[in-house]
Amino acid sequence: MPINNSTHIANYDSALRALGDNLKRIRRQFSISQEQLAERCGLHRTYVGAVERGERNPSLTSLLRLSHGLGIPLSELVYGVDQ
Amino acid sequence: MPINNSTHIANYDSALRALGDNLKRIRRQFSISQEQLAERCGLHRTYVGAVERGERNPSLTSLLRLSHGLGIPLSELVYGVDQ
DNA sequence: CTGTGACTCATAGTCCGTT
DNA sequence: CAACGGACTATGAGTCACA
Repeated sequence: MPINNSTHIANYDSALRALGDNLKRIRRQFSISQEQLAERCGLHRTYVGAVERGERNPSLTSLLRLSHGLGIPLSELVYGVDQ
Repeated sequence: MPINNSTHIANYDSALRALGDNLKRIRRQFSISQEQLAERCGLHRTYVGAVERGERNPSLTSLLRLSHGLGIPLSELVYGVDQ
């Protein structure tokens, strides 16, 4: 991986887990299935599931697909709050 | 229940260009070089340059590295404004 | 200091399934 | 409906020499 200048480089796994938790929570608020969400986003069912489990590190375009598919801002997906 | 349909599932290239423009503008406001920014983020110089040119589609972790390196929220990088 | 093309390697993302 | 697996292709990560 990258060069690492010791400072604040750390917790990106937890960011991925947070993303997954937020995604799952918000999706459930809309009462839709992973499959329905995937269809709305133009992504695959199994991929959305993996993101919710924090197992994937989505690209910007995938993040935007998800936020558009849910009609929410990116910050709500990533940080859990609408900043 | 929100929205969606293929109408707004399109222009992700423009989102990548917007990201690059925002990144370059913000970096210049800090008066630092691509090289210095890259070092702060733990990324490679040429990679940061390619993102600024809209040639890369960074993952969430790369986006977080950049936003942390600059000390700004993700939304400012992606949308150009602190939402 | 930055842009570019090319490259390797890892993983994003899809698709077929079963539990 | 969701988790998970295996196999696969496309693309991102990360680097370099050089312009």
